[in-house]
Amino acid sequence: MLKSKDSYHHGDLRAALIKAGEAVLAETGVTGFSLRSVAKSVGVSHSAPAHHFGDAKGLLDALATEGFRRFLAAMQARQAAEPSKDPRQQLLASSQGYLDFASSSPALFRLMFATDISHVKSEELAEAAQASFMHLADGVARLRGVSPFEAPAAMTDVMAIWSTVHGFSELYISGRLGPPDCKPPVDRDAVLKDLIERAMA
Amino acid sequence: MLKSKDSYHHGDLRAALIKAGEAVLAETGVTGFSLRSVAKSVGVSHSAPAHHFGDAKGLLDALATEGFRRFLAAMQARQAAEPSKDPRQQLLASSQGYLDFASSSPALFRLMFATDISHVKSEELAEAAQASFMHLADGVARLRGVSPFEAPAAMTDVMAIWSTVHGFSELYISGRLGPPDCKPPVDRDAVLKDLIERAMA
DNA sequence: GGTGTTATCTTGTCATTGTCAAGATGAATT
DNA sequence: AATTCATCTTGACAATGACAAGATAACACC
Repeated sequence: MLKSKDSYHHGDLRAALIKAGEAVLAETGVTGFSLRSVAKSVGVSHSAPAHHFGDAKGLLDALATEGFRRFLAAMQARQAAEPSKDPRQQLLASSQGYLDFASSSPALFRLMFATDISHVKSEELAEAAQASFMHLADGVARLRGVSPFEAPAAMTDVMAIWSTVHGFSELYISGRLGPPDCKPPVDRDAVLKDLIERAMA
Repeated sequence: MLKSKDSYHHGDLRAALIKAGEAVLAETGVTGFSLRSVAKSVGVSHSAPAHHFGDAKGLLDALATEGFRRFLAAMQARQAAEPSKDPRQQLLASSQGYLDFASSSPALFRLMFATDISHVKSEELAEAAQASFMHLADGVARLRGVSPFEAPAAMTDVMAIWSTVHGFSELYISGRLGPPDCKPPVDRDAVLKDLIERAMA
């Protein structure tokens, strides 16, 4: 199925564009992102992406969707690596996976959370984002023994943990934690652990 | 000093461009933002902004700088309106001012925190951002009776409160708190109060 | 195997944009 | 009044997003 790059049909252009798009995004940020530069880096014509993604927003939506899937996977990976099955430890592991993803793919992370979710047109993107939220809600449900959708107090727990880990991740990848001459926390996981424990209290 | 709009010299073009730029930013977001559209909405030629701001990044930096000043003012205004001078209540008031600003100017708020602070070239912008951080650090210093720059535990408090209020603000303006069919918290200040109290614990 | 159909990709074009260069206007200074 | 300088305009160019039309190859069907 995969064709050589010099053939007329690429064979897996959609995946190649997403991969190249992520690289461009990481290098230049969303401001320097252009469909043509992505197309060029893959070696196809300037309007080849249109067939797969429609317009620029379509490719960015696809990138964000892929991002949310890897984001969820990062949280699950940290959970799986956590030996303790205690809900508190598992929730903490999820948070650390959250931060793992943000710090390893900051530009993608910013893209994923850059827009009002109610303005998102892509059904796939909305579902991928929703799945991430559900993962966190599940963690709180295990911690409190009740669904956040039925118990307002548990929903407050969700908002507390979600806000804390999200805010910390945003500020961490922006280098805003602490004065400018101060390096970011040496052990970010330890600081995050402290913060999440407060949020769970 | 102020000239009529039909004269050759605008008279206060810099301020007018910032005001119009903020309107364009609020309507279209940073993706739809263009120097020419801002210039057109003010009624000047397409390259008039260049003299005041250099390039597009220059105008966005100026907008972010202005944003940080109003951001700090919003926190101080809430503090002044808080009758109690208890450090806890004052810190809570600051946080609510933080959220006030984010929810009233979401596009500007996103712009202000969109980039890594270490990549910021504008000295004015860096200082304005730093002043906001110092305001929060001062609040924690009053709460703990010790400067966060001397006591690591107090710096952790700063990070906890900062992360919580920032994350809540980001998620709130993105409509991400709760499932899609669920309205944002009716009383956002009450929820934020709960969250900040956890962070201060 | 042959043929029509469809998906995929290319080329060409146009309006918009950011940036630069050169010039016009008017205010400030002397 | 003359000069200097800040401010704004006009014009140009390359890059970009978007669209239309065409070229190529995979595929379905007979």
